[in-house]
Amino acid sequence: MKVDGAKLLEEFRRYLGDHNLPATHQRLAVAEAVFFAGEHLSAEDVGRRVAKRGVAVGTATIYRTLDLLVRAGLAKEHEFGEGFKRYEPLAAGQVHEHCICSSCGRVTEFSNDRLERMIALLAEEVEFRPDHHRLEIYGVCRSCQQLNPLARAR
Amino acid sequence: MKVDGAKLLEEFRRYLGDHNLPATHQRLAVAEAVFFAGEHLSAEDVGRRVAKRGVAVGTATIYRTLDLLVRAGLAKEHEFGEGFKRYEPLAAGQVHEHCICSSCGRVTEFSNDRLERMIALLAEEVEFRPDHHRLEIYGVCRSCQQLNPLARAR
DNA sequence: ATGGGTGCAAATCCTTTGCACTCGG
DNA sequence: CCGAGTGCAAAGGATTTGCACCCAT
Repeated sequence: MKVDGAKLLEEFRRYLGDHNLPATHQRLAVAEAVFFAGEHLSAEDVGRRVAKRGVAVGTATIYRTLDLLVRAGLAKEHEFGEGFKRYEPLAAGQVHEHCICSSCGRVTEFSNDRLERMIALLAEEVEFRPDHHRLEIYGVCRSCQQLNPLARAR
Repeated sequence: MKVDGAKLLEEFRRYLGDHNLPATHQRLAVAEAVFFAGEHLSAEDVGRRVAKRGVAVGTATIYRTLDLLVRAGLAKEHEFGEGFKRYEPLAAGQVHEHCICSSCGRVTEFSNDRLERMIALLAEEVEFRPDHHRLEIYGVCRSCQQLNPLARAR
């Protein structure tokens, strides 16, 4: 999903200011790495990306900052069944779902209002007050289908 | 989701036989614990449950057997963001989704054919061949809403 | 200055693995 | 009998935490 990295970074600065939290260069470096990433990064990915830009940030700080981004509502945490978490930048109102290729791991996204409404409705039908959800579809992506037309998921 | 534990156990025995795998009492105890559980159990839960029935099964074996159940298609693995996995018995064709209470952790289930069809359709729209999916709705369950009408998720 | 932030390394937590021993078929 | 299964304890991998030192405000 396309997001405006610069705008998110701006919002993050405002968030830090509003909460009396210092805007350290480590925090900004981590935030930038996430906001300008075109994919879902793991904590390790973030570390590599940050290091590549010349700023070495300790592992603990990376995790602490990722947490901060999530709490600030600027990033979303994902668990794609790999044994570790991934993060993606999140512009307000950008609800979307993920298709994960069981063959190559590539993630394809899509969004659909009817789907969102139906999910909310179905939850309410079992007297549940929905806040947010996570939908992951596992299967075979376009390019893997071409490589191997018979590819089966799992 | 209601499942016939006895039938699943029967299927598991058949699976073991068909694959030339010994039906050890540890395997049967773990399978029984999962199949007759009314909820989604963690590996630790399974261990406790099995121990309570008098059979002490090593941790490694519990994990190995849970894996076996999943591969046999008789149990499903879940990751509800708690940092560990949970397992539930799975009768064939019993697709259903989960609502997880952010306040008490209780899991409510539901199923809806229209939803399933729509999910498959949307995936195909982005040229993805869906195999299975995972939908988790986070929010506040019925009883937590009553305890605290203003409860917000997260 | 000064309270929170950071890095490092140790600690946790869940899960997996190596290996000698045991058992189901 | 015998190869696969099991238990134990050690190993692993991701994430968290304790603590002395450092830096934005």
